[in-house]
Amino acid sequence: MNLEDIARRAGVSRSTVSRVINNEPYVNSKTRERVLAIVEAEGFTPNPAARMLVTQRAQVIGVAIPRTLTSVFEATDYFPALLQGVSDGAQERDYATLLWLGHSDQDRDRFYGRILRNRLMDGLIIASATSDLLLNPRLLNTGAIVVTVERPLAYADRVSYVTVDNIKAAEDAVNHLLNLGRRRIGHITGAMDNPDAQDRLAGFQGALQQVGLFNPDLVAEGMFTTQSGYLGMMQILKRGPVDAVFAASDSMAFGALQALREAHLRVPQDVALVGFDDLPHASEATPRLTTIRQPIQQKGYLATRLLLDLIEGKLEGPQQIILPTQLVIRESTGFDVL
Amino acid sequence: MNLEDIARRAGVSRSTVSRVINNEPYVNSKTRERVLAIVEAEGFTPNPAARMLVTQRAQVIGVAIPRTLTSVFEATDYFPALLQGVSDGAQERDYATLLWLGHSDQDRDRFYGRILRNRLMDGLIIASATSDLLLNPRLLNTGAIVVTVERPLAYADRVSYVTVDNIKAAEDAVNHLLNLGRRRIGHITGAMDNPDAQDRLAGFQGALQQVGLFNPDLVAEGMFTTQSGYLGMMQILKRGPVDAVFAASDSMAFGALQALREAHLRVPQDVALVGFDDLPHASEATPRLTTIRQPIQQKGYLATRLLLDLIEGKLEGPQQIILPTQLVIRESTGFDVL
DNA sequence: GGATGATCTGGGAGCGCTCTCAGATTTGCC
DNA sequence: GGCAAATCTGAGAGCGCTCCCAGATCATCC
Repeated sequence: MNLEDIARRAGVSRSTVSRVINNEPYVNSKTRERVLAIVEAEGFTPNPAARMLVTQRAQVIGVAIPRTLTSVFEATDYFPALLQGVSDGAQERDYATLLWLGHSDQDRDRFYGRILRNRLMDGLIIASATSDLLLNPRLLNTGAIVVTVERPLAYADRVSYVTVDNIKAAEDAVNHLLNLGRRRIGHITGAMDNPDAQDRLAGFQGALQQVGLFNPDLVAEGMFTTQSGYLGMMQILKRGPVDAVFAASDSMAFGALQALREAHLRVPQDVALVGFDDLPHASEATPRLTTIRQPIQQKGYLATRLLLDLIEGKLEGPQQIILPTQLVIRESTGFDVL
Repeated sequence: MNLEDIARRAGVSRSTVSRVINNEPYVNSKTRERVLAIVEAEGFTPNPAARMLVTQRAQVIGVAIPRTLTSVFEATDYFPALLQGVSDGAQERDYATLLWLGHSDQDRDRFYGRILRNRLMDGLIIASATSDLLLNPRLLNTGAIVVTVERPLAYADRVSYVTVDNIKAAEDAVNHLLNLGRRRIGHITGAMDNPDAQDRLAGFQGALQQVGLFNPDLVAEGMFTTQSGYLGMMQILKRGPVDAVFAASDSMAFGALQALREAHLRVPQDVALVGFDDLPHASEATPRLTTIRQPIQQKGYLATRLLLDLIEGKLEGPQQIILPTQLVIRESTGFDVL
């Protein structure tokens, strides 16, 4: 079943059917209806490969999530929410979503080669600007349209991205703890090659330095995983007493919670704890976790819309979107807003 | 840059380049090397749309995850692990993975029409055989190649699938609890239109009936989410005392844990608790959760390999793969194997 | 009524590949 | 050496669509 078949049944030409399918003007309304009826009846949809071949458009976007540092999905609930947003955004505009979860360089090369160069995808969402594994000159020079969901470490002037104000968010967390009277505040960072992690540390450090309370001994490097949160907390406890900790992700806060429990420190009485993300688990933990809520799913959704606007020429050049975050105060810092 | 360009540079014909690219025999080894060198140098990869158009093959598989009952990714860590397996399996055989996370019927129709009929995908993994939203005669009659990762509710004789022996797994859980001396054992089911949930209930019921201890009052219907686990546990507690509970997923076990805590019941002293899945969180909870480990990622991986074998004609007709599960005993049933 | 423009329709070319077929060259063997 | 088979190569057709151009039809206005 192809255009020609429909045309024959409708007593018109291939071209006319094509015009109807693509909703172009200059088709007699009677003819249009007749063709549409047959298209409907036959359940006809144009062959995407043929269309792709001539238009050089695939109606497909890619989402790339590198898996170098951590096993993406075991580590955190962050990526699933993001994927949901991307999928919604793409579906809304009738694009399909191609998923790439790569680890090896070989995977990456295949991805570049087979998929990007040949326009199997019209554009790409990169879900972790961590390192230059994906976001590098080689990619950018292909002219590929790319949107990242973090502030890129490099090429920030050439790349479009959607992110949150991590610096301000971290400041909010610290100021909340300061307002509670906490003075020895620790921080478990995310993976430090990640821009989000860097910005959260910068915000943390800045806010404490402003009041002369920054102590580098109370900062431990994590990598966003629960496990690393546990280890980071242990490390901080070894270095000196703390009365509060800001973890750069909820997953790490859960790990920290475990470590504090094992050290027989009460949360929030002895140590107040703030996370980041507001994952579903955060409000279910014991104690329920104070955290910075960031609109993860919306980030994916808006990044996708931005990407499609760039693809379709509705927007130009690098665009940056900064979304707001929100401090959600729960039991782990001593207040229960419910 | 296309076949013809490469051919010109190599002083051969389009056909010969095509043969080299596709690794076909009957090409002089000298010629092959020369062509290969130029392909390499130019970074040439054949246009997938053109190839797709003539071969009717896309080198793309789809993963469909319906989102009717629950918001897939917020509810459970199950799907991410599955996706990882699927992605690995596809990548290994040089296939791309198209992701479909649909909610509405309209989404579904678009999916059927645009994507399936026109072979934008060569085959499909259905990640929740729940209801007939996706797996229905309309789909099967298109001749689409489908593999599900649950035992299908209907058409089980026509569909290939990869699953675990949920009945036996549930029996294992119950027998473990019985061996610990527990006698009043409750169950929080998964979403009851899901075959996994049905089989787990069947196994639970069967094992208890065998020893004359089955009590329907102690069964509450959940839907795999943490929230529903919490509510299910509340409901069971209202109906009568229990000394053990088997939850059909870890997520629900976490919810149940919360409810038990609020009821001032100790786990495992007052109530022993068994989950299902062995998610990463299970071993991090307090107390660490006894659970049935099922190889989720491997399920996705094997389903994908099976799908590709079916697509490529290496295997025939409906194939079923049943993977083993494993009872992992931890603190929540009173033993700590570590 | 005829020139002008807007509206509508069909045919041809071509996107970049694979596949079939036929022809050219080499090899094997009596 | 000669004949058959195996090996190698190129040209042509065609996958199903879009896009361009040319021609046909219709309405508009002096």
